[in-house]
This record gives sequence, structure tokens and C-alpha cells, in this order.
Amino acid sequence: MYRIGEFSTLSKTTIKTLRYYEKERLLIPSFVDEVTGYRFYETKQLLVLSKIISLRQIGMSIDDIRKILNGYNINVLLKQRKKELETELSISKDQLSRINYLLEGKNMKYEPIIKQLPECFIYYKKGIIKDFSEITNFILSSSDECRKTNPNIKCIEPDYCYISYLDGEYKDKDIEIMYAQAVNELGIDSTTIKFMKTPSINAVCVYHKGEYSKLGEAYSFIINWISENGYEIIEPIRERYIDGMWNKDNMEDWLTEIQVPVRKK
Amino acid sequence: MYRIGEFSTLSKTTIKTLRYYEKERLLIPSFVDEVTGYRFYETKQLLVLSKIISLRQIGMSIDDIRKILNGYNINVLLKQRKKELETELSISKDQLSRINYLLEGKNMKYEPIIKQLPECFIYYKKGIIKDFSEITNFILSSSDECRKTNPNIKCIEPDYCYISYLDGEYKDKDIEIMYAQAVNELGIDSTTIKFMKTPSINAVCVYHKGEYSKLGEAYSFIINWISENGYEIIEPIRERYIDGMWNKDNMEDWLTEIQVPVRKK
DNA sequence: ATTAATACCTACCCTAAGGGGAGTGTCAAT
DNA sequence: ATTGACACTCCCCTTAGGGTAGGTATTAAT
Repeated sequence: MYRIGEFSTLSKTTIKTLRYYEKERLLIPSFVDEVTGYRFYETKQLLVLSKIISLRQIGMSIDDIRKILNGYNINVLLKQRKKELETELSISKDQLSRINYLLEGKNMKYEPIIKQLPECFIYYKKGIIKDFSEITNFILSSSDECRKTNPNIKCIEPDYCYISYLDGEYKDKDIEIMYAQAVNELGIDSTTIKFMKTPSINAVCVYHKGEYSKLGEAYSFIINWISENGYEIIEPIRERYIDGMWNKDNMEDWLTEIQVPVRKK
Repeated sequence: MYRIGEFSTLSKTTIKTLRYYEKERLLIPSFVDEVTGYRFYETKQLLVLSKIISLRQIGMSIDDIRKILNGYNINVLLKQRKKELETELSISKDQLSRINYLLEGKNMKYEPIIKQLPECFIYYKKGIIKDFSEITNFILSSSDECRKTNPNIKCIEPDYCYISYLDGEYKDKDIEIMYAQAVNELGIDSTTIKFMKTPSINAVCVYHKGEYSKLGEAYSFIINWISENGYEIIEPIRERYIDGMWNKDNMEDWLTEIQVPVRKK
């Protein structure tokens, strides 16, 4: 019979841990003096303890270890833990990749974040515009047309609307675009205005502050970031307008978010 | 100006998180109504928030993020985080390897654990014995010889003593062995008995319960485990005696620990 | 003007696996 | 009898928020 301190050095386990394992009913001392409360352990308990420690060393939780000691099927729990580990590994690798990217000094002023964009109802209109100056009219006309056929539809609050450029390449003339506006419910399609429910997706997002002529920088940054961190684009990029000429006089206060739907390669 | 709920959907951040970031002085609302306590945010705070979120997504702690926002050199913290991540990655890979080993059903009754063996003072004696039956005498003579030249030396408590087999291969005749016994201080070397301080090392350990004839199973298990989980042996194996004929009559109660000093390959 | 539904507030407790410390009791040796 | 080492219980602490309770504010509908 060993006192807790001796058993602790014998097993290279801290006293705190031994007491904690007793409380968690993983390893009960062979004998406890009822008067003094002193715990006494036997060497054969080293075998149980080594099982506990070996399971802790592969990251099993105390609860799972208790189940295993009580006869629960260990393989089920091992497979669960394996899945957890694989998730952890992919997260850690992703973080490492992003840190290396930062350490290479490649991010100047953008803070890319991965967001889960929730599903929502939108109406949208596709079309071709001659050049960028026509965007404003395209948006206003979309809004008007929608209200004509669906007078009761309401935009969600806070607002969520964006433009996607549908040409695969960069163009500054005859640009095919899609304007989308999130609304509270599906409406009735017309020839130009359609409704749909967008699914929930992950997107890499950056904010751009200031006038639109410098949006290109943000685009090239985010495209580079995506390819160097092992993601791939799965849907058209969304250029989301948060602040603009409609509510801010100073161009420097304009705020736009670029959302690039992605998945891990 | 947006209320917290709106700002929350705008930024895809929970209200709880926004309040927590205020408490941690990472993101203070632009305006707080003194009467009602309502928080109000502006769109330009999305930029600060995106910086916070991007740092959180690479696993930076709240404290480190606060430092970065206050102008502390980010590269120092990034490198620290990178080191942390590399440690986490190697631990996770190790755990995954061990789980796969278990899922392959290769461990029958042994529970290998990695222990850090602390440094300690030992006396030791090397020699060649004709066969295993001479071990007991070898140990007893070592103990006697030590006490002759160092009468005041004391064994540590609980006891720690072991045999190492120094032949590179398995032999059952003319076996070169070393007997070591941990003591409380260095003594004076004699021709047969030497003292030394063993350094702290990591070892893979398993317990063996029962008679010594079946120790071979434990050896082959642990050797296989080591090679399949990416470790390498760096010192002679220690066969440590915990319970044996000197204190247990029943052979089934004998307890021996095999300690194999290793490092990660 | 009243009422009901939201939205928001603060304050408190919870997480996993122990670590740290305070205050007190026990044991063996001097 | 005293001292020092060891053991006991009890309480608080760690991360980054999540959950809930009880109270107030705002808004829309009646």
C-alpha cells in the first residue's frame, strides 16, 4: 500500500490528477482511511492507471475513458476521436498556411476572413451593361421592376445586395452582370426579375474602403490568397455594397465587401 | 449607426461575441446610450472587427489580438503562434498514429504510455551472467558491494531499480547486463560499483504482470509499437522491478515495467 | 393609450482537465 | 513536545464565449 505521494512518483502522475481521477470515478484508491481521509493505492492499480494515461495521451476525454473502463465498445469511441483529430489537423494546417502567408509579408491592408453566408431569399436580374457607369441605373431599374410585380416584397434588414460579374474574364465593356437583393420571401418571377433561395455557403471575404476604382487591388489580393491557401472558387464572386454614394458623401467612407464563395481543395 | 443585433447580422458575429469583445477592449461600440445601455456600431467598425476575426481564425488569443491592435509587433506573435501550431500538429499526428494502431487491433493487453523519466542518481554494476537464474545473485551482490564502500547511501523511496540488457541481440547465455539502483546522492566509485546522474529522458513504458517467462511478449509488443508509431530507441531498455518474489508469493502478482528510452524520429 | 412581440440590458453560472493556494490535520523523527 | 514533510478539503482560476433569468426599451398592432 502506497500513500498518494509515493504512488504519484511511482506512476509519474501528479497528486492533483490522482485525486481528480478518483472524483471522476476512474481510479478509486484501494483503501481510504475513514478518519484521516488518507488515500492508499496498490501496485496493481498501476495497470488501470496506465490504461487511463494511454487513453488520455491519444486525447480521449475523461467521460469517454469512463465509458471504456465500464465496458463500452472502445472502437466506436476511437473512430469518433479519429474524426475529431482529422478535423483538428485540417484546421491547424489551414491556420499554419495562413500564418506563413502573413509572415511572407504578402498582406498589405486586407484582412481575409472565412464566413458562412446563411441561406436567404433573393431576387435577381441578369443583363449586359456597356460600361461601369451603367451599374447604378441597372440597380435602380431592377428595384423598380421588382416592386412593380411584387409590391409587397420587402428587403431584409440590414440590407444585403450585391453584383456578380458573370464573364469569366475581366472586361470593361459589354459586361455581363447579375444584381441580387435579399428579401424576406420569394415573390413571383417576371421576365427580367427572378426569385430564388440561395444556399448557405462559405466565402472568403475582404472589405474595401474608398472609391471603386481601387477595388481591383482587393480582387487581386483575394484571388492570390485563395490559391495560396488551398481553396477553390465555387461560385461567382459577390461585390456587396454596404456604404456608398446613397448614404455617404465622402468617397473615402464608401464600404464594399468582396465575397468569394469557396471550398477547401 | 446600427444596433447590436443589426451589426451582428451585418458582420456574421454573435451578439455575445460583440459584447465580449467590448469587455476585452477589442472593439468598443461607437456610441453607448447612457440611459438604456444600448450599444451602437458604425460600418467602419467592420474593418476592425474583420481584423479581429481574421486573427481569431488563425488561432490568436484575445490577449495577443489586443496587443496587435495596440501596435505590438505582429510578426513576433505570429512566429510564436506558428511554433505552437507546429507542436499541436505533431501531437495530433502522433495521436492519430496511435489510434490507427489501436484500430488495427494490434494491441492485445498492453497500454503503452510515454513518460518523462526524471533525472536521478544511480549506482550501477555491469557484468556478464551465465543465464537468467544468476540475476538474483547479481543484484544481491551489487547491493552488498555498494553498501560496503558507501554505508550511508540510501535508496530513494519508492524504490527504483532496473536491469538493462546490453547485448544488442537476444541471448540466453553469457548475457551482459547492467543493474541500476536509484539512490539519494552520488557515492564513491569502486571497481565494480559506479555512480552517475542519469539525465531526464522520454520512454515508452508498458507494465507486465506475472512471471518473467512471458516478458518476451511485452518486449516484442513494445518494439513493434515503437517502430510503427515513428519513434526510435536511444538508450538501453530498462526492465524495472516493482513487485517480485521479494514481496509477493504469488507469481501472478509480480509486476515489472519495461521502459524504452525513445525520441520522435 | 394599451398591449404584445421583439430587441436589448446586466448578472450569474457553465464549459475540460486539472493547477495553485489557503487553512488545517497527520505522521514520523528528533 | 516539537518540527518538517506530507496529506486533507475547499475554493478560485484558466479560454472564449454560450445559456439562461429577470428586467427594461422599442416598435407595431390594436
